[in-house]
Amino acid sequence: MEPEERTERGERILDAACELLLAWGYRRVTTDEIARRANVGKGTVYLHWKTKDALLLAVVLRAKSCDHARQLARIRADHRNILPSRLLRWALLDFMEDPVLRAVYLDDSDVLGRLNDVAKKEMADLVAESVQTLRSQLTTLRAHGLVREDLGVDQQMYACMSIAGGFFQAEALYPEYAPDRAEDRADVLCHTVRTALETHADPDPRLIAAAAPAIIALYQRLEELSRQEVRRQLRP
Amino acid sequence: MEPEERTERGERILDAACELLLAWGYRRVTTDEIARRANVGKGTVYLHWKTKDALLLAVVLRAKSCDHARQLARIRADHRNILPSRLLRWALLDFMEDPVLRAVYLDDSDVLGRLNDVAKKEMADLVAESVQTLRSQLTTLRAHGLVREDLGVDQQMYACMSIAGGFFQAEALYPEYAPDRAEDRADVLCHTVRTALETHADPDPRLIAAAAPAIIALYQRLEELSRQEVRRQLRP
DNA sequence: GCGTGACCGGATTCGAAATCTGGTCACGCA
DNA sequence: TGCGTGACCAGATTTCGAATCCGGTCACGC
Repeated sequence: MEPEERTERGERILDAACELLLAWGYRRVTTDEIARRANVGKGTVYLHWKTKDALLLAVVLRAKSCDHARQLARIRADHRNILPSRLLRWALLDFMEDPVLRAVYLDDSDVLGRLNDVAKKEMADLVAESVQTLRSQLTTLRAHGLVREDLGVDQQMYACMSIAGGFFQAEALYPEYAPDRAEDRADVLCHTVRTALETHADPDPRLIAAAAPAIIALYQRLEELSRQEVRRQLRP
Repeated sequence: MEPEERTERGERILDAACELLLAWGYRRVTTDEIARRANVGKGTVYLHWKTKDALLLAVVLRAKSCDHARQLARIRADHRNILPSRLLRWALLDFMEDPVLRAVYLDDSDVLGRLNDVAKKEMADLVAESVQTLRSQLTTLRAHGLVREDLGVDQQMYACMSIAGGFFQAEALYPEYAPDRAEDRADVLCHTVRTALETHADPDPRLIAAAAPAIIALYQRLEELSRQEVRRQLRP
């Protein structure tokens, strides 16, 4: 079979698995049903992934990888998106849009079941890398005068993670007090991060241009790493 | 029996229940054991509370009520604590200190079991009142020029709740990335809320003095309400 | 030689019996 | 006489073995 045909079949299986995972939740999903929906035999699923967990993990990692790709594309399209406030604004919008990302970030154990724990462990490296990326990003932006220096870098990272985490969770926790439109919620997050960390509401384009290449490189690396992580689930 | 002697016995039962709840979790706590630790017969417990749930709910409500009392005392002791950044700073410190509050805010179902759901329902009124209090507080502070008006009040409430929620959750979620000292974490929260909402880092004492009475009244009402809620669990 | 589904055994679920515990109340002690 | 108590009951929960299910394999066939 052609390699590209094989890849297409793999994607079809991933799509079926994703659909079922969201509709039924981890516990009720069976490899039989996934195979049936993808129009392949059960054994074929195991030609692509060694275990069911590897397959479902791939579903989650693919969602994360797609998100990273979108973020990178956005930075490339408009360099102002290197600012944490802008980037997290988009992250919240992506998160609200994609049910897989929602399930992962909200630890939705109805959907993910024990995949929660498995995924947390498997993604530990990727998360650590994301954190390092954020750290380098903040350091670079500080050096270019785009992020303030009234707090230490570590405190700013702690702030970023807590703030973002709060807005992400708020989606599930206080839906009644959140603004109706997703963009409005994202704008409040953007405002919060900007006032907490950044120097200007609309910074000098020359500063942005100077800082952009280094940060694009960071996110490019992260995007490659996450794509690699999806592939790593496949059989050799 | 003297009313005060009866009250003291009730407190002893509450103490025993609290101790057991934290040590064993809701599921393992029995009324027998609570009674034994409080040196009373099991029937006596039911002279104070109609059900086991009412008793354990009282444990949680007492913790909340104590917290409200502390907050009110702090505002009275230093009127600058009417600012959301200061108040939330203290809230985080209280939260980190008190295992009962931690369990409630983190939805720790190992400790609270199904009390989680019961408590959420019973405390709905109190929570709604807290939200209203925050709303009035922000409105008052805006009128006195202590809180900015670049966001709407509802957006500022959403921001406050999301930010606070994020820092509270971060305690449990990313302990490895949080600053070691509790005060440092609280300071980052304070910084975030201040820059997101407030006008001055160290506002004119006259503005504070002018806004304080109205806000003290708000928190006094909240404190009374929460004390009342604890009593409401008792048998008539 | 790639794809398949019947098949195997460990994991999960089910259900009935056994145990536990919230809540009551008749008793007894002050 | 009345407050405090613990034996008691019924319903909830746990237990544990039987029954079912499903992840993963592999011999077959296209």
